This record gives sequence, C-alpha cells and structure tokens, in this order.
Amino acid sequence: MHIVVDRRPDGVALIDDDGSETLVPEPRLPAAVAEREVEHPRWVWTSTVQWYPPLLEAGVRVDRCYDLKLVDAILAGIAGRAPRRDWGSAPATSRGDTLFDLDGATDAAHAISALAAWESQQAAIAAHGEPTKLTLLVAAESAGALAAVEMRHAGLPWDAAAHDTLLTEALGPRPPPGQRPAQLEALAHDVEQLLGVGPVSIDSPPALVSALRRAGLEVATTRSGELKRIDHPAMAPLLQYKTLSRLHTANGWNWLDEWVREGRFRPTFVPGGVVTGRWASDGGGALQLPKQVRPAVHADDGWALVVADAAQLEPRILAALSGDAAMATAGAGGDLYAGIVASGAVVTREHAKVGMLGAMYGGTTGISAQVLPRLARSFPRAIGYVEAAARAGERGERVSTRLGRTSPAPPTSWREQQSAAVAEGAAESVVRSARSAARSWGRFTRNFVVQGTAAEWALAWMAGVRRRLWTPDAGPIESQPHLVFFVHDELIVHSPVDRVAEVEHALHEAAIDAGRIVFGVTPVTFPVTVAAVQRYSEAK
DNA sequence: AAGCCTAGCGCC
DNA sequence: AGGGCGCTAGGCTT
Repeated sequence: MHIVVDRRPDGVALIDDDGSETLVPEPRLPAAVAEREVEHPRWVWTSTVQWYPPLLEAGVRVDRCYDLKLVDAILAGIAGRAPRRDWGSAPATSRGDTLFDLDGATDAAHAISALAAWESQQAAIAAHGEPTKLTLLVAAESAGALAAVEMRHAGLPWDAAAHDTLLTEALGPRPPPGQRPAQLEALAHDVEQLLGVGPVSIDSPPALVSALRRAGLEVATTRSGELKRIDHPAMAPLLQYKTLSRLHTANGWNWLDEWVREGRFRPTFVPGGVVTGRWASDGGGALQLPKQVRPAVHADDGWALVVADAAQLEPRILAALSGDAAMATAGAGGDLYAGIVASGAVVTREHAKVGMLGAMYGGTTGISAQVLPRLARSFPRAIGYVEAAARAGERGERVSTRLGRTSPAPPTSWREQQSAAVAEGAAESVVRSARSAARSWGRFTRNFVVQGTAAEWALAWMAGVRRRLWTPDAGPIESQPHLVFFVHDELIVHSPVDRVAEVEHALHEAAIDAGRIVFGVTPVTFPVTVAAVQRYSEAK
C-alpha cells in the first residue's frame, strides 16, 4: 500500500491506493510569503539529514526546505517548549509537486502529525517578539542542512597517495598493525635514553609524569605547553614524539582507510550540533582537519579549490551586534586588528588580536587582560556588549544571538550553588566556588552571543553561495561548481578552472548579503579572503 | 567486553 | 581562573 502526498488548492491530500483521500488543512502563510513559495517551493520535512541523501543519490537537488527537527530545537530553547522526540519515520509534506510516496497508514499519520507540528511552530514564531529575525534564522538553519548533506554527497577531493607520502616522510613506512612507525619508535627510544630512568610508557600520561619526576623534572602534567618550558635534552624528542604520534593516531593510515574512498573524504556535518548554533561533525574529525594533512586535499584535474575565509569574523560580528561605529571604522580597511592599532587604542597588531579574543572569551590574565581597559576606552559599545552578556550569565539569565537563538538556562545544580552562597552564614569556600561558577557561566554567555551570531552570519553566507553556484538543468551538483567544505568561518568550493572567477564573485557577493540579512543596515564590513588553489594547504 | 571518564591535542 | 567542539589512547568500572 502506498500513500501519495499531494498539494491541493484546499489543503494537502493523502491519497491511498484505492483512491480514498484524507484532506489535511493547508498550512497558512502570509500572502507575500505564499507567493514566493509558489515560485520557489520549500519542502517541509521532519529531517533534512534523514530525507535528503537518497534524493541526492537519485539526482534530485532540493532548492529550499524547512527542517522541522532543527526548528523544533531552536524553538525549544526560546519558548520553553519541550523538544519533541517522536518524529516517526515519514516526511511531512511537500509544498509544490509531489515528492514522496509514503508507505502505509502509519506514515500517513506521521505526515499529518508533522503538518500539525509545522503549524504549531509557525504559531510560536509569530508569537515571538522578533518573528522576522526568527524566520530568517529558521530559513538559514534549514538551508545549511541542505548544504551539509550536499557537501557529504559531493565529498572533499582527497589525494590519498599524497597523504600516504606525507605520512611516510614524517613517520617512516606504514608499519604492520599494532606496531609503531619507525620514527615514533626511534623518538621513544631517544626519550628513554635521555631521561635515563628505565623503560617509559610514553603514551600513558600518568606513567610519563612519574617517569619525568623520577628524572628530577618538576611536572604536574604532560601538556606540551608545560614541557616546552623545561630545559632538558629529552624534551625536544618528547615534544616531537607527541606531534607525530598525534598525526599517526588521528589522521594516519587508519584514518585514510576508514574515511577516504575513491578520492573523496565524506564527513557527516551536523547542523545545529553545537549549543551556540555552530555545526558539529560526526566521524572523521572534519572540523579539526589538521594543517599537517591539508596538502592531501587536492582539486581534480581541470578543477580548482576556491578557499574563502571570513576575515576576523567574530570581532566584526561584535562590532555589528553592538553598533560600535569606531570598531566598524577600524574594520573598514580590511584588517580589523591593524585598524585598531591605527585608532591608537593599542600599540601592536598582536595586542589588538589577543585583546579582542580575550574580550570575547572572558580572558582575565596576561596581555589580553592588560590591554582590555584600553580597548574598552576606545570601543565602549563593543566591549560593553560582551560585558553585559557576561553579567547576565552570572545572574543566571539567558542571552540571545542576533537572530534569536537563546543560550540554555544554567543547570539546576548551578542555581542551587548560587542560592547556597547567598544564604546566611555560608562558608567562605562555598561563596568562593559559587562565584567561580558564576564567572564561568558568564564567560559562556559572553562568548555565546558572538559565536552564535557568527554562526548565523556563516549560515547566511553559505546559503547565498549555494544559491549562486547552482544552475538548473546544467547537470548534477558535482558537475558544477559546488560546496565541498565548511569550518565555522571558511568555505571551500570545488570548481572547474574556467569558472573560478564567477565562484570568487559569488563568495564575495554572498558575504555582503549575509551582513545585510543578519544585521540589516550596518557600517560593519565582512570581507572574505579568497584563493583559488590546487591544494588546500596553498591557501593562507 | 562494553561503557564511561580523563588527558591531551587538533580545529575555529 | 579563556569560549565552542571531536577524537584517540589509556585506564577505570560494570
């Protein structure tokens, strides 16, 4: 038995094999939106990552969609709605042509209930104080989900032979399973000899700490930062061992075997996977691709990788969020940190950079803390904005991104800790640890507003690039310039060499659009650096 | 054996 | 006593 979902003038029909129909009310849309929807249908479905891959396999590219699960997660944060768990297995419905054959009455029931979810979500958005912004967020989140599935489908072009060569040059030939590569073996041997306290289980931090202490070195951990400050001949081979061991275990031959097939790395991107709205990845460590292995990311013959990076995205986001005209001016020249130096606020570009990063992360030590007062004098609105977000977090309040994604409420245990600290006769240690926890939550909310809004800008950018790259009736996605990689503020497009110029144009234009979409009229610019290369490592 | 935690390091 | 992640190995618990 099959049930076909079909759109009708008076609603959405679920048609059974025997011709019987169940009519579900058409979700209502504002007139202007409805008109646009007719020209550019937006598929409403429970989950893009669930439904889109088989469509792509079948050669179907979806232009726009509405992802019920992703929107549900956003709204659950805002309205205190309980996130829904039982989405069932059926897509909701199409808006436009028939897309799915649904199998059986159970799926039909799911389709009806998903339609109800759509209406409930629309009502929640309409009731929100900023429905227009929220609608943009929902559209951007859903467009990102389409791009995520498309990027996995196309895959990142990967030169496995080049990867093998760089591994062999660094580690020696690939060893049999269970054995250490020759270079790691040699370095481990050197470390043992130079420490002179017998055999050392170099891969076990506790064992390594005790060996170092036996050798008379006062260390608490085996972190490379701590080891670097120690003057001892064993430190050089030990630090090199750690670097190479990391390469071997995280992105070595095993990784290559598992993740690269037919010249493509196909990671699973997880839209909305991070609390701030950033993407996460699942498997392959896609968002932590080390610079060491980027020479293996290689365009096909006759193609190029167009690598684009949003320059100093987060401080620019902060400037726009806070309406800091002085910081907008500092960023107008293309290098925001150089602009901060030119403003006279600080003396070096490095101070400008670590100062701004510290302001956005809540740094309290070092150069970052030293230059903060100077930045606060020159850019009071920008610095004031993150300070206010931090204070709100310390009070247990929630904060919001530009388009309306909200930070989670602090856990109950946090609230109890705060209550205990203000109770009469609270021990000083209790007060101290509560204050520390409050500051910590404040650093989270401080960063949330910037990181989360930057994620919104990046989604809008990606959606604009995706739309510009696609030409209907010109073959499948992977035969045209197409997105292949995304990391927070960076995009890679795989493009035929003779179309690179238009791809570069698309990347620049979409960045300008993204600023307008997220912030409306703002003096803040969002420049992107673009480089067409053969290997990822040649960019930047 | 499987599941969970920690240390440590990679990325933005 | 600087935000957000994912992954691996070691080492513990169940």
